[in-house]
Amino acid sequence: MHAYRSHNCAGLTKANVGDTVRLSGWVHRVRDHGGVLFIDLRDHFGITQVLADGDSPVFAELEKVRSEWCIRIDGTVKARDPELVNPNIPTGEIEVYIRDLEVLGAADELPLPVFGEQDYPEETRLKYRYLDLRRETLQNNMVLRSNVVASMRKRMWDKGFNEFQTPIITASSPEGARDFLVPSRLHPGKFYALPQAPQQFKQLIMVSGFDKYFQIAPCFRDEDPRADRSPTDFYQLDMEMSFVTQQDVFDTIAPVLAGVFEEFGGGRKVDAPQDWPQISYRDAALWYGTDKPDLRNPIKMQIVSDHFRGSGFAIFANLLEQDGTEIRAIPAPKGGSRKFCDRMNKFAQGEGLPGMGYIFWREGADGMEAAGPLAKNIGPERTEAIRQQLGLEVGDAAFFLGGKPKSFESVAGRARTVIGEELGLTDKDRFAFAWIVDFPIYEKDEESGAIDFEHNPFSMPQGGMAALEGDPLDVLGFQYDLACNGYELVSGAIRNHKPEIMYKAFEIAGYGADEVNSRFGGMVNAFKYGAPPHGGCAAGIDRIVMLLADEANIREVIMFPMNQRAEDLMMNAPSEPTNEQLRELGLRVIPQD
RNA sequence: GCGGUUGUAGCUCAGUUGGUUAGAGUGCCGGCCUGUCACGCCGGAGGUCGCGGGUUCGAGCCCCGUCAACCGCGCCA
Repeated sequence: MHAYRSHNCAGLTKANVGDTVRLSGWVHRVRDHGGVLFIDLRDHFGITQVLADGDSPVFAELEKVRSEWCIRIDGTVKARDPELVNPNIPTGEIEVYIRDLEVLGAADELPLPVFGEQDYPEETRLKYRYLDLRRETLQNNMVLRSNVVASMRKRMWDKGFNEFQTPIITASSPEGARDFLVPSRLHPGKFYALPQAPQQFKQLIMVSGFDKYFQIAPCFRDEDPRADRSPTDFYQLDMEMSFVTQQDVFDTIAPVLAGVFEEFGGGRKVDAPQDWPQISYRDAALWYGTDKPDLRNPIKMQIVSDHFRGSGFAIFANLLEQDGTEIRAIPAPKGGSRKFCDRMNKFAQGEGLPGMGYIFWREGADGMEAAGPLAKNIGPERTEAIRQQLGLEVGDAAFFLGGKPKSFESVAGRARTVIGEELGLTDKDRFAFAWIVDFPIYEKDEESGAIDFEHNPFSMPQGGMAALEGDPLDVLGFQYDLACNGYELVSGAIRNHKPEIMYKAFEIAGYGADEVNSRFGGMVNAFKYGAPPHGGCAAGIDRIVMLLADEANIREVIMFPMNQRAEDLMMNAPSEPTNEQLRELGLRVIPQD
């Protein structure tokens, strides 16, 4: 007999009745009836009821075991009487009569019960992550994650991609997010950095002639956390291909992702890749107020400036006198009640706007009637024109925001989300994808007026060198995101592989050739030796698993996550280094006051 | 850095307008119980009401400050 088990806790059936078996696992639950004692014994695979009465040689010892002790038992498999079968567990037709017991690991009083999956404070859950992970939800989430990664790998291999590893300790690159720095002992005063992504390496792999690369890549960014963002490290399905257009990248990665969502989506509807719309960054901002729209929500915003220009609603009419302003409407089908409209107006105020004007249409004495303060101010004709433009009917509403789009766009986007949710317009049982394309290469800093990269400096400008001769703010990149249910799932680009265009692109953003050489010298040099056109993307694995597991927080799909302050409460990270470590590295800590 | 929400027993929570000794469930400890599967029954221990200050005859409750957690904003090639 094996030292610990002959079967796992899901392995016994009626066919084993009469067998002498050995099981190991955790005490999930004890039910002590005095003369007879039941234990639900749990392992990774399942639960088996084991029991003993006064005739068992180990009955007295068994009465001492408590929840989450790790034990080994020997016993005899018995069939349960028909009325005692537990249909809720796969092993419910049998039970094991205990004849021997070994305590493999006793447990102190639990800070967090495994049984019952009661909600617990996250601080406790993170500190005792190994207990939290024993619970069914996290066990399932982590197994799902493992299966998702395996499926991604297989799908990429099947498409002819090679999986390569790239350095974890590398050079800091100044663009983008904050780097994690790693001090060098051999070179005092110098630092490595953890890669924010294998971006330059994967491009170099293409220059090296490997044609198709992918990696389940850890990425490190020193960012502040969000519910859908891990504050230190996260994983991407990173891929790159040579001799491809933007559409080729889409055609390659879309079936992989759609396949994964079909495979693990639990029957939820997955939009077919050929139906994933390609929406320009500009249109996404206008229609949805975000570059990661949730297309399960059918609401599409529209520009309605003309209806307010010179109207009796002075706030908007005056606003429109200023350059660069417009009025946008959020149609809200079935939102036509004052109560709902007031609630949304309060929402906008809570988000930092002065408010959100609204009109709603109801059945009046003489047919349809438009209500709300805005309608009175602009008069019936303008109100009716708005209704016709938005295609609204009795019982519907529309909300209005005005100003410079940048100032209200994101709030409008959040309002659209809330309206869709509250009115039940958002289909919860679906994964809705959209490619967001044509990102601008540059943006203007509102305060300094300086031109800087909007997204990433490695993308090929649409129109190549010629495009860079005109207004930088008009230059679009072969740069794209994939949005799903309101999350950015994938980001990528066709890269700028021509050194002369790269130098020019950086020059526009204020970086001279010397600076480009020192910051990206490795890659730019490589491009001088016959670089192939190439492009790719990276998909956020944590976010994908989060969506598949139907979790709202990314920590629910990460084995050992950091808390909201980027601390690991279980391992006690970050922690203070010893003086010896600092001395060796030539570092001194400046005391914080 | 900023904003919102929350903070009462190990844990999940209740606690009326400011009024006697702050409660329930669960877990823990002890006792009883031979068919439970959220077992049941009896008893017990367990509290700096996050912390500090203020108002008041009296504060878990009101006010000010502060700390922590989460969510969001800024940030996120």
